[in-house]
Amino acid sequence: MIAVSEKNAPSTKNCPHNAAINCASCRLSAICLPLALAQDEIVQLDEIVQRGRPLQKGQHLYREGDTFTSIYAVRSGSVKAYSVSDSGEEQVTGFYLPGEILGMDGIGHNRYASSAVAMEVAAICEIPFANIEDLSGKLPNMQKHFFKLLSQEIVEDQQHITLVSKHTAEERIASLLVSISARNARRNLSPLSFRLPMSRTDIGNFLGLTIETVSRVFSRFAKQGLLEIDKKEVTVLDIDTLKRVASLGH
Amino acid sequence: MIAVSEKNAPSTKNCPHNAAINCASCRLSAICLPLALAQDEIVQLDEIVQRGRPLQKGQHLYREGDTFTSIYAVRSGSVKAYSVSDSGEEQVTGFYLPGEILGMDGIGHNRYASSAVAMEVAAICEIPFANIEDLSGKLPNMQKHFFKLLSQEIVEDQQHITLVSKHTAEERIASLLVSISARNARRNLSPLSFRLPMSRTDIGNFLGLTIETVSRVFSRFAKQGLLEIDKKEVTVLDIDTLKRVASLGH
DNA sequence: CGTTCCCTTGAACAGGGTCAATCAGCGTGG
DNA sequence: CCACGCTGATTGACCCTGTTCAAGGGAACG
Repeated sequence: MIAVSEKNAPSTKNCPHNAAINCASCRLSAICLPLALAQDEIVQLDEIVQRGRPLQKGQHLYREGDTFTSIYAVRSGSVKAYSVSDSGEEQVTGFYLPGEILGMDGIGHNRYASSAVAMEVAAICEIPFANIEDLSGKLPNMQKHFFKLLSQEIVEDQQHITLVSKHTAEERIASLLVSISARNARRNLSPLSFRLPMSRTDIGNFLGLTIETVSRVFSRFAKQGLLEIDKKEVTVLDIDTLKRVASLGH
Repeated sequence: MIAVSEKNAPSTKNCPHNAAINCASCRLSAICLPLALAQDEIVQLDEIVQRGRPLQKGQHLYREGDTFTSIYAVRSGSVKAYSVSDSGEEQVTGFYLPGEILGMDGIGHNRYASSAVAMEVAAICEIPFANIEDLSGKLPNMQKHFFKLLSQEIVEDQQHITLVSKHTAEERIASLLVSISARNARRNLSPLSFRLPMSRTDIGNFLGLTIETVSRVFSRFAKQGLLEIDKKEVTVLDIDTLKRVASLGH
């Protein structure tokens, strides 16, 4: 039932010494799905998680319209989700970093509402949704956690609506940078020096801006001494001002 | 346990002849919560629904930051949800018509992420979330339905992001009109002649436009013969063109 | 009957889009 | 090895959509 693609684990799935081969020992457990579960519950979650699905850059995890089967957790690398409207225009709906869950937009209509593609080499955990439903019926913690996850995504999407409908280009970009910085911090990475996994085009699409505007704002921020940016490599020099700009009234 | 505020129902809550006092006989049941439930399951849902909470225009159902306790279904009238950011700006996050569910943004952090206020006299069903979690643990249909509800709201929010970040003023307003028209049709009301329950200010805020632009676009649509509009009363004259404008590539 | 709220309309302005040119990296193939 | 084309990013000049500012109308309500 478990599709583990590891060679160096002749023992079994629950050996806590084999890092990253089960949830309990995964260094992301504190920010990923196991977050709300008790030890013995994590073991049950572990039973249904399918690991070892390394995607190359540009490979799709699923495509809009595919039958919904599973949700996914990013273990390493990064993933972009996007949907294409009837009229052919693309909308980037989210960037997913390690420890983050995607695919939940497929629950509603049994088909994914977006496509998910690796922005760089990425390891992914797959969790079949039927098993999650099953487990949620048995473990109240699991059910509660999933309700929360879904609800939080709603709140985040609504904040994003505010961002793109009421804020200036500078505020939107500052906001994205602050978000990525904070998410890096959660994973104990540097919040001030990191690599943007996505292209300018993706950033612009996500924020409702053109690529030119994105480029101009980055240049302006650099000129103002808020950050240094070389292609995708970012060094934040003045996080406070950046945060202030990100949450500017209007 | 049930807070029914009816006087003409001396019998009991499950009498199917007493319209609108239980879910099974409510004329909205086909589009509201009972939608996915079997007859005997609706009875169980009915047990936890609290009815008779008529709100006057301007009265709040809950406020941003309040402890999350319940989700709500609109029985009649209409409700607007909005949130206020740190910086004090308001964002209308949704309009809710009869048969629609609101309050689910509170699940994630045990506090409502938005405020909900009646845009006109409105009857509301309250469903304590603890009971829903309970029922969801027992009825797989209920759990599934709730996962779906939450997921669908995510998808709708993401479509709204596309709307406000990539579409013109005319497209946004056409889109809102088509949406309201369709939701009216679902309730067997006229899709071509209806009253907008919300103000121009609310429409503009919801769509990321100023009140002036909203007004101008309405005038333009009227001049083009797409609709007639007198204050809040709308008569759609050319729904096809309106739909075409609403889903215009960009 | 005056005040207020909501809406409409006009005129001027500006933020970001569009179009275009340039450049840097990078893999390919001659 | 270098020429070539391709993709992604940067920068400039101009323009357009929607905002801002301002004025005025009309319905509701005390």
